[in-house]
Amino acid sequence: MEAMINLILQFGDLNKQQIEFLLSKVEMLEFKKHEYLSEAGKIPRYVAFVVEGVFRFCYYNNKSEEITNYFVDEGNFVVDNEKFESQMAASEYVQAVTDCKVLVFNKKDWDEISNTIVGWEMMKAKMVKKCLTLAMERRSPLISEDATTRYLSFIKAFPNLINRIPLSYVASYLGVTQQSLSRIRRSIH
Amino acid sequence: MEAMINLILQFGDLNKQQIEFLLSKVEMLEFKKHEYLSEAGKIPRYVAFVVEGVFRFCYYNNKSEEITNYFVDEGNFVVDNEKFESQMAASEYVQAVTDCKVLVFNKKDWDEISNTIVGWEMMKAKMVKKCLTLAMERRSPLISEDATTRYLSFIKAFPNLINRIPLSYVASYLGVTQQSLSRIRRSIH
DNA sequence: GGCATTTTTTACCATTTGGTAAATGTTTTT
DNA sequence: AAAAACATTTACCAAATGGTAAAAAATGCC
Repeated sequence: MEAMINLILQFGDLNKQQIEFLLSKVEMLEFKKHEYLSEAGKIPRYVAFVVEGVFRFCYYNNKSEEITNYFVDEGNFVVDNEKFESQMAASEYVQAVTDCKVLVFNKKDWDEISNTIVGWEMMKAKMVKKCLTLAMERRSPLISEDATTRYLSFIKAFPNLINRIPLSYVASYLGVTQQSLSRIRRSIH
Repeated sequence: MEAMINLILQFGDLNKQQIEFLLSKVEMLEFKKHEYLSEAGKIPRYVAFVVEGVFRFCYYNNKSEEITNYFVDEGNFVVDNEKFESQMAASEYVQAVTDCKVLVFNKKDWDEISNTIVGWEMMKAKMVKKCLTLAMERRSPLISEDATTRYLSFIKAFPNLINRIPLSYVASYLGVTQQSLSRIRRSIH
């Protein structure tokens, strides 16, 4: 819980009362590997903070290939923000890649927090901006570089992920087949 | 000017006084093709609204290849937002691809607007979120699809751009060489 | 521990893309 | 209009990546 509060406090100040209020709304949930935090076609139920484990965003393209869009690991919020806020059907899955422990807020409580804590909307906006900017910075180089460079920059961006997640997820994240990625890894070592 | 106000009003309400105040801070500038709205290594001076023309974000990668990151055309704001807000040196260029007319706000006036119009910060945050989300949606498919699909989706995303900008810019945006893109176009027609 | 399942590696060849260079086409300048 | 500069296409071959399949390795399950 402390890790979550520390993260939040980077985006604005909260007094003890406000922190207590936040924590009173939080619920601890567990997701087994392969379970979905939210699903394409369904309305996302939670904003989640990852205490333990790794999630990924993924979807199926028009060739029915499964594409991994992004990874979220410990110490970060994971949510399909746009669809959670608007309570519309998501277009992506958010899936546990490993067994996970998360702290969640449901929509009702999340809205109540907005209506209770002055400045919370602004803090949320800053957090979302930061996340999107980071995601963008990570994704942009994936377009212009060759596969080897993409793999190396993945390792830099997610240093403690490479041994915890299937290679096929990394491959689709990087935009190559897993056979190619396997070949690339051999040529590096 | 009306187009700009209409865009802004999608993200919150402003009364006539507030709109007048906004417009009192705006300045009309022109950029010739190839001129920079802001440059890598320099602090961005303006938030700009494109009245006429096309801009691109670009940078040089570690192989000194020029990479185009994004295009912005009429009716949209163009700004290196993160670096403009923080007044830090930008890492990308924002260059006029055609002759352009823009409405600009400088940093001093932009801050004054924040301090004057209640709710402006929130409106700004929403605008930024929308832009980043859109950019993300456009960029994500560029990773997992093949070059032909990427080119076709570019045409969909920027239908009236393809005849106004050099092919080489599109090529680097899509992550292929211009020779490959030229070949792809031939195979389509 | 051993079997079944999943994941990763390897091999093979087809296809796509990259790199170099030259030819053609277009725009800008004088 | 001609020359110069720039942009696009084409050609050729090399290199990288994709697709199919099978083997090897790792993991999960009873």
